[in-house]
Amino acid sequence: MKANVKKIAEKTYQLSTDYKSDMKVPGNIYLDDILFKNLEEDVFEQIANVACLPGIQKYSLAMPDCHYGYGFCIGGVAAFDEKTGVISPGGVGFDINCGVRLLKTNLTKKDVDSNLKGLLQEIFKNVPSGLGSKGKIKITKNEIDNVLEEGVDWASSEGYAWKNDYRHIEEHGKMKNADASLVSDNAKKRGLPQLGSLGSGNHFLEVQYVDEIFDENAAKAYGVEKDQVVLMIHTGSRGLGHQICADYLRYMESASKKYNIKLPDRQLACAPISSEEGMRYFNAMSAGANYAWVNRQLVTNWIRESFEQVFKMSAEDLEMDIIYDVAHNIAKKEQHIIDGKMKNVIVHRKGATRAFGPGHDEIPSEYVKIGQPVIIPGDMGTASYLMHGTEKAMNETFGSTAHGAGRALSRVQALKLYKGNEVQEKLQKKGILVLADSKGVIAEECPEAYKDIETVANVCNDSGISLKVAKMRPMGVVKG
DNA sequence: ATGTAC
Repeated sequence: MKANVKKIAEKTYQLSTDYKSDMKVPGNIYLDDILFKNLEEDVFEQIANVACLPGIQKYSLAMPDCHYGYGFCIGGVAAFDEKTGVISPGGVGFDINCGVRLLKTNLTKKDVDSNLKGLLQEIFKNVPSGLGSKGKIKITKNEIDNVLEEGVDWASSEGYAWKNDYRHIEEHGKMKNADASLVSDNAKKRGLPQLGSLGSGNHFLEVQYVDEIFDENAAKAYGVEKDQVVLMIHTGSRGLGHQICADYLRYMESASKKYNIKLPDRQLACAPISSEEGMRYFNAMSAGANYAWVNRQLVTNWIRESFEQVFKMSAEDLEMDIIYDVAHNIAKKEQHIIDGKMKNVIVHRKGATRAFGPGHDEIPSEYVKIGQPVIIPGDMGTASYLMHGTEKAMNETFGSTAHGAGRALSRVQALKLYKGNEVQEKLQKKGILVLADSKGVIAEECPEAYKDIETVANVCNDSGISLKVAKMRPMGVVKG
C-alpha cells in the first residue's frame, strides 16, 4: 500500500491530508484493487495538488477511469466555495463540453443488420469527420455569437432540433451566462468552419444495440429495451473550445500571481470565482459549452436524415428522440449539501459525468424518480453503459461519476503495437463495421488501447456513485 | 482533445 493512502470503503481509496503539505482536504479515488495497483504515482500527486487549492470543499476526487492530465487528472472532480474558491481551466480541460449524446430508435438489431453497411456509409458521408474537419453549414461571423450565447435554442430556431430535444440535454443545451464577447476572434475563426463536425481522436459515432438490461424500471423510464438500436455521439467544441482554453490558461497565469494564489503546479493556474478574471473564464467557457451542444445537435440532425434516407421513413416515425446528452468536461455552478448546509459551489468535472440522484430538479420529469441518465462510452470493440445517478453520488462526489474506459496505452504506444487495417479486420470478424477518416486513428483507438469498460462500470456500480441500467454493444463505428 | 508550437 502506498504511503498515506488507505482503503476507506468498497472500491474507495483515500489520500490523507499528510500525503502532501498544504492539502486542505483529503483525496478520494474510486478504484478496485487492480486499478489501484496500476495507477501511476503522478495521478496521486495531481489529486493532492488540487486538494491544495483555495476554497476546495470536502474532497479532491478522482473517478475510476482517472489518468494523468494537464494540471487536474482526467477523471478529476473538485468543488470550490463560490466566495472563497477558485475556477481553473485545467479543471475543465481543452475540449470544453466534450460530451456524449444517446439517441433512441424503434428499430431492433435485426432491422438494422442487413442495412448496416449502407447506413454507416450514409452517416459517414453526412457527418464531416477527421482532423481539421469542416462542417457543411454556412454561418456568418455575426451568427457565431448567437450559437455561443443561445446554444441549442439557436439550433432549434434554425430547424436543426425537434421541439422537445432540449429537455433531454444537460442544462437544456444552453449555459445562460455564456458571453460571446469574451471569446477571442481567433477562437471564433477556428470554430466557424468546424461547427457540425465530429473531429478526430477518441471522438466517434456508433450504431449500437442494447445487449443487456440491468434495471428494467430505469430502462423503461429511459425508453430503452433489449435488442433496440441506439446511436451514441461523442464529440466536443473542436478548435473553438481548445482556443478558449489556451487563451484563458495564459490569462489565468497572471491572475494567479495577482491574487497571490500558491500553485503546487503551474498547470493549475486559476482565479477566484468571485474575481473579474474568474467570471470571465466561466462565461467564456460557457460559450464554448454551448458551441459543443450545438455541434452534437447538428450531428444528431444529420444522423436522423441518414436514417430517413436508408429506411425511407421519417425520423419521427423511427422515434429518434434524444435519451440524454451529458457534458464531461465542464465547470458548473451548483448547490450541494456540505456539513449539513446547502452551499453554492463551482464543480469542476474533467473527464467526469454529472450523476444527479433521484428527485433533483434539473432532471426531466420522466426521469426524475430514477435519477439522471449517465452515458459511459467504452472502446469500439467492447461495450458502452447507460447508468443512472444516485443519492450516494450527491453525498460523496458532488453528483459525479466516470466518463469512459480511460486509456491504457498512449496514442504513440498504440500506433507502434497495432495496424489500422488489422484492427479493422479483427473488428469486422466480430461483426463490428468501422469507417474512419484515417487508418491511423483506428490503431490509436483500438480496443487494447483502453482499460476494461466492465471494470470501470463495476467500480461505479459497486461504490454506488452510479448504477447500471443497460449495456450497449457496437455494430457500426464512425471515427474521425 | 488540437491548424500535435509562438
